Amino acid sequence: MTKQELPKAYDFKSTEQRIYAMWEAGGFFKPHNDPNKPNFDPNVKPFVITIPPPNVTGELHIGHAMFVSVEDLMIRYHRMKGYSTLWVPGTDHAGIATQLMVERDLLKNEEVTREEIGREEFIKRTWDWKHKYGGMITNQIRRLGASCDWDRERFTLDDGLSRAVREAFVRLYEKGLIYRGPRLINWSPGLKTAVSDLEVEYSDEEARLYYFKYMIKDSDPATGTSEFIPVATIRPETILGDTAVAVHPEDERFKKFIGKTAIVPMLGREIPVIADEYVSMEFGTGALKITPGHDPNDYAIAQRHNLPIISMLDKEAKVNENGGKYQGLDRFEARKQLWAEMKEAGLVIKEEKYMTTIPRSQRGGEIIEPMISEQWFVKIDPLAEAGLAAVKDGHIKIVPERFEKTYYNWLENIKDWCISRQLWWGHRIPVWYCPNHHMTVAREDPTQCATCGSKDIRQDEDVLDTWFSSGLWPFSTLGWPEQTPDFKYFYPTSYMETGYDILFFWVARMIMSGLEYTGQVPFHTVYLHGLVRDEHGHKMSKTKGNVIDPLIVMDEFGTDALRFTLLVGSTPGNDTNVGLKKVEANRNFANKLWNAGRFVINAIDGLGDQRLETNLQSPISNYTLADSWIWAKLQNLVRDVERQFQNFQYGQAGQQIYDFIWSDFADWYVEVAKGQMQRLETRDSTVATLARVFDTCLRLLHPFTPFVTEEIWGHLRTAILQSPISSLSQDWPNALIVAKFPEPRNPEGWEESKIADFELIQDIVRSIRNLRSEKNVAPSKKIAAIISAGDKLDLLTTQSVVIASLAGLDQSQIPILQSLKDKPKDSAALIVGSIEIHLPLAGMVDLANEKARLEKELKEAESHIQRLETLLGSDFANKAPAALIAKEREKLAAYKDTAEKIKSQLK
RNA sequence: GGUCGCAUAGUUCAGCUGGUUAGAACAUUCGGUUCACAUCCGAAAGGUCACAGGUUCGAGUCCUGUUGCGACCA
Repeated sequence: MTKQELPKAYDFKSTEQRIYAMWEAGGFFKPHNDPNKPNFDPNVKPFVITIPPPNVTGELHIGHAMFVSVEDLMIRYHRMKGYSTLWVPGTDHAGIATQLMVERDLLKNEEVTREEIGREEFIKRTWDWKHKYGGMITNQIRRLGASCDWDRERFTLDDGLSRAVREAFVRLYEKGLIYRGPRLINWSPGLKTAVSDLEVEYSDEEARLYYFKYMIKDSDPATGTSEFIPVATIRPETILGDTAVAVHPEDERFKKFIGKTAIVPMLGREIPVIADEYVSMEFGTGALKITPGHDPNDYAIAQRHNLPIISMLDKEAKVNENGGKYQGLDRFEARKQLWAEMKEAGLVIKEEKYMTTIPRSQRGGEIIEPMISEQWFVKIDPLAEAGLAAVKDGHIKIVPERFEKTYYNWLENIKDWCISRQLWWGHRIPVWYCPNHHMTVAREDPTQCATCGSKDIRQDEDVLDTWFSSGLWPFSTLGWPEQTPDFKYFYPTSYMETGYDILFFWVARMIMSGLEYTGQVPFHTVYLHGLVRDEHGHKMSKTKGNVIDPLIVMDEFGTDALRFTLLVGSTPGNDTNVGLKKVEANRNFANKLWNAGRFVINAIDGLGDQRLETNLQSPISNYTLADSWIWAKLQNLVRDVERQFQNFQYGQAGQQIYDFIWSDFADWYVEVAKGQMQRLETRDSTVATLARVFDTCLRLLHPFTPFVTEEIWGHLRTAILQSPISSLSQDWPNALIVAKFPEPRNPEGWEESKIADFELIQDIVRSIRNLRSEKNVAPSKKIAAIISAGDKLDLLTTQSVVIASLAGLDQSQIPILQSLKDKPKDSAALIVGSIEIHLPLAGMVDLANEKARLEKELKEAESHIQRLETLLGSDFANKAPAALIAKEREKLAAYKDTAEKIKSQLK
């Protein structure tokens, strides 16, 4: 048999692609229990996640890497647990973003606008674009190791999902939950479309506050003096759309004007002075100009007072025909000119700097203009109520819990959802109009008006908000509205995993949609991860130049390193800082794992071909102390990891696995194993233990770092199969991705004392190493030791080989005695608990130094004695749990013992 | 203005339902050509857990307040 030597370092570059292809070709990404297959068993529990669909023309960024890492972890864990696991991938058409991208490209390369080539041609071009670049993001997601079922990949604009959108729209319309009408909406003049409340961001900025005079008509005809109300505004151009001046009813300064008529500057239009309690007497001048056509608060006041509403801007935010001589001017140009002319007319009081909140477009950042516009809306209250109840009743759990409050708060104050967009790329609104002003709302494209039969019908020009279709994602991707086998088996899905930044945009809308259309929650758990920031906690941005490109990181350190960094560095719902240093450290971890694997595999290969006498089925019987220790620690780890996974504490779980592999397994057990393998009587069981423990580690770690674990596991499995211990791997599948995740088992009772015993050995070794280091004893130099073991005589005697090899002692020169009559001359003394170790370091022992060192240790021990005596003398002894008290008593006794030993050394 | 979060070693972060002497990684210092690994090994130094109260036998952890930072909503 020729054993292949593995390379000294893990080479992720030659591994990742090959492994991914193996998984995909092996069909491991598909649910093992498929409702479309003949041997389907409906009783097998499914575990399902639908991917938060990235923008089809987008490029992978660190946020994608985060969600893919977390979801793939969840998916791989459940797959290994035996669930019929499905992760549905797909992409989103991202209306505005994609349209802008294609428009920009057309302008750059062909110097044409979309208006010039027309709607039909433009949509064709956009599809071309999608076909050309749409695979990029999904290929990048593959690189991250995502184990999703690519045969079930969906796109929000494909036929099935478009049918779902139609169905949803028509149902809502038929229930009266969709309406069309002129309302005050957020208008993006640059994009020339309405946007929803969520797509507007507010930023605090320095603006100017303009004070001017609202002249009162015929204020004092007798004297001819003119009276005025001083008013302040941020946007003077909106004066052109004013339909009232409002003052507080109790305001002594302005009471007399209520009911009179004011004159709109420059236009001369007459408007009433009204009283409304909304006006704050303290703020500004205490009087308010009312522009219902361009301000939401003013709009509300106008509704109360039946004021007319004047729109004074067009779709490009230029002044329209209602602006008199200012018609045609851009909004900011109009502001300047109007103000200059008002100044000339003596209407200006003053201007001052002023901090205020400016509404800006989430995309592009231009100032959003509130405008009256005819749009489609979803009447959201009944949907919101159901969405609230689902979480309040516990049908949906949000992790971390605190976001439930945020969710409630948003849904309790929600306003109707403006779903129409003046775009071309998206789901066109399924409504047709005829010349007789009838509306036909239909699932299938109609040929005539449903009311009058007119053949002269035209479809609504607008498309739906992209989020309207992504809200259907958890069920539209599974075939809804058809009752497909997938939909029946996999819906409702299990987890929804995404960033907290789209809790409202997406999660809340999915919940509302799911409940409305399917009558069920779309998922039972929402897990929210935080945002990825740079290593100092700053938001990544191209302008700051602190963007971490996951593709470059993967090139440099490997996918596993990136994934592990994102997973272990984050806690649910909290932002996480990522720097390259961390990724590098985790690249090193992958390499550590690789080399631990090489060691284990070499050990297995070293067994040769002979048959084994050892009974592999009951490992405990002939265990050494180290074997027992690592096995007990491993079982603790498995239990901890299981608990952490149940609590969504993935980072913690990963950290514990990391610590176990590096600090327990590699640093200690492997070192002890080297010695054990040299003795025939322990050789076989040691190798078997190495193999068993390492196998469990790989399984535990696989959801975090799938590539390196799969690769080593494959080598491990091959090695075992060709070895005398091949029975170990008899029930292993042929790939780790579908191997069983380690099941926690209950302790058998022996574990604690074995762990304590080995930890004592560790303490002894560490303190000897420590002293050697302090005294500059060359690590290669074997030294002697005289050990007084007290009641640990048996333990230390059996472990003397371990102690000697790990601490660099000369095994032929370490007498271990129950007690020592005389203190050895010219030696340094170490006290570990009740054990004394004397290292005869002739010539290196400075008596004064030794005394100081021991005194320091004594002081420490005494401080503990003091602390524990105080503790045990307090109410603690009456009220704390008995086990805890006993533990502290033991500790006190141990410290007392140590102190005594040190004291006798000092004599 | 409302809601929520964060504050722990030089840096970045863990610390789950309160229970050892508060941990890790990186950085720092010292020493290492140990036959899996220098992408490594051994050792060291480094913290009044933001501040002030409270609950408790016991608080980094729970409560109240203060300060600072951040996010979301208005």
